[in-house]
Amino acid sequence: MGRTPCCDKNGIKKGPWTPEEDLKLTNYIQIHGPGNWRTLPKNAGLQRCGKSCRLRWTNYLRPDIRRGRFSFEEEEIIIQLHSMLGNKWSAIAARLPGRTDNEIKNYWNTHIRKRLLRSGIDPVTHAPRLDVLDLSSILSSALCNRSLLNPQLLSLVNTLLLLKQENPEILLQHLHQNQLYNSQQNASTVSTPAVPCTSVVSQMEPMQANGEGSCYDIFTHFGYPNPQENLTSCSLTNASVSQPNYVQCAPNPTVPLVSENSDFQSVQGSFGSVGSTPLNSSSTFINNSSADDERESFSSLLKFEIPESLNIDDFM
DNA sequence: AACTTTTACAACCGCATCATT
DNA sequence: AAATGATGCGGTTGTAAAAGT
Repeated sequence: MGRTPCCDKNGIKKGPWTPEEDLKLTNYIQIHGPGNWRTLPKNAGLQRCGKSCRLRWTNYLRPDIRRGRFSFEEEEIIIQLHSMLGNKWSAIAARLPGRTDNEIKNYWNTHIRKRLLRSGIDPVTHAPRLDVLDLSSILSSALCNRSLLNPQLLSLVNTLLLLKQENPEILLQHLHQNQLYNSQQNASTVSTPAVPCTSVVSQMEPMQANGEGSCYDIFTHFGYPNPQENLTSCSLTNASVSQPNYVQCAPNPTVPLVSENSDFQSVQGSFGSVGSTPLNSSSTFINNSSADDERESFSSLLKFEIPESLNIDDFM
């Protein structure tokens, strides 16, 4: 069926609102209340489309709107709700008093989404994007800098690298299954909300350095069906994890651990909390708002294990 | 200082859904 | 049941301000 335009385009002003227009709209709504958006512009003496008035009111002029920077708690809520609801901005906004869907959407697109991507997390599925990680570069960056990495992280990277070399089909299959699994989780969130991956990552924190917190945990947590079955070719042995071969170095604050654009930065964002104490107990690792870089600290990666099975020469 | 690029956010557009006739 | 109107929603765009060169 055909639709009539929401308003006559002729003589309708577009673009940013002036203070005078804001005043007219606010005054009118204070007297008559919101609603009847089609007739409101004419009655209020505005050369605007009703839709534009409604948007201006709901997104900007409404008195109960809370402006200003998003707090840690708000950001965490957004991430968790988004992992359950997807791009249902109005549903998310309904749980954040004083915030509009438009504001949350903008904040997601300009801040959170980018940070998740930078951290190697898929902002749609909230799962780690292992497919885009350059594992060799991670290892070589870490080794070149003689810094200390988390043992589980290095084991995981090593495992994935070897798996990638020895059996790339299986790795791809796992990644595909992971994507599928996460899509299904997201699709079924109405009745049984999926555990937000941010929380999942947090749950990984207490991983122990005895080999239990290795790639098995990560594959399990992120939906790989039976990792042991298909990881037999992986050379992550218990020995490589349970017999730590730490290279301990004091971090040198004057020398960056990795280069600014290194892929390693992504991994530290993804798994930075693995086996470590979170920087902020009330926040997940991606809950970094005000000082993004500040909170992307490397302080959680002060331990670094080089598995015996790893041939360092390959990365130098 | 001038120019270019990036970032942040307000606003627009088209479609979907619900309500009313 | 179909047509129409009103409103809501999510994706996208435009632009001012900030940052970088």
